[in-house]
Amino acid sequence: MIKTDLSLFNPDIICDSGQIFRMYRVDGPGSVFLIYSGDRRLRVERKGDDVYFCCSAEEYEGYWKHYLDMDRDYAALEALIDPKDEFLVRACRAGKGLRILNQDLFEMIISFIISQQKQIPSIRKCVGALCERFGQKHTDVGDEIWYGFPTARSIAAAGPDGLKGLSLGYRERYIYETSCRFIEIGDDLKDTVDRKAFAAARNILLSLTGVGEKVADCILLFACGDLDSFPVDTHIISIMDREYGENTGQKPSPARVRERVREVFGKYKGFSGLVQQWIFAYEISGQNKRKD
DNA sequence: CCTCAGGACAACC
DNA sequence: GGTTGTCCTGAG
Repeated sequence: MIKTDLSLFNPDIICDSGQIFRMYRVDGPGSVFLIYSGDRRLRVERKGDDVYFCCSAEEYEGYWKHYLDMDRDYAALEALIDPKDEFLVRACRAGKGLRILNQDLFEMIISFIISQQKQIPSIRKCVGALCERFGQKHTDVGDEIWYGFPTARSIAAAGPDGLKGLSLGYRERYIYETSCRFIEIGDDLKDTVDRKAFAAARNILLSLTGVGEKVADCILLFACGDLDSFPVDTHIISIMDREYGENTGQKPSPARVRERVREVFGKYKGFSGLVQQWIFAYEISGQNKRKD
């Protein structure tokens, strides 16, 4: 058991932040969570303000500590926020204990291809179904059965029609073709990420079928350690228009929104992706609506 | 019946 | 390079 506290790791906020689709509440809100990553699983328990990671010190040091991003000083980054930006200050305050997880590369590629034009509960369902069909089956004694995340090979091996019946729609072809391609270029992509050549990694990601700018930026942020990646989705567009807009009366073009994001958040160089998560999580939590 | 959801892509101009 | 229509599927 590894002990921390809510201000450093808030499982409720992380579970609902939309960066992870295989984190589940076990025991109702605010008590027990299960986090799945590849073929690993971690139990997280909250008791009051205390939070416990249920694993050995070896497992923690060897994997989960980095996965949970526990070696980063978030308080130091919070302190850099512009106090005049009231929306961001509120979002940051509401997001205390939010962390950017360092998730598996292939898992994030497939998960965020699935995420397009879907709502989070639907994404969870699809990812879970994909794991059940293609993932490794875990049958620990005295425990319920669970499944790991599929490998690119296991998906590709089933052929182009192997994904039918999972409610993936037009994403079937994207997932199949990207799995085939990942077998070829996966190692090269990982090397590029390890060298922190994020611009090059982004170009490789953009060459994958079904990966556009938004999905590529999510993968960079949630799996590649590129804390400066700022995914622009419909929620961010809505925030930029409502909180940082120019009140032109008509919706700005996507390019203009991206430009505006750089104007407003460019000063948070090195951690603008964390800023994105703060305002994104705040937005979808519903707390953004002021109660004057 | 319609619209929209954490987009991507191809076909235009 | 910017804009528009189309793509499964499920929920409201």
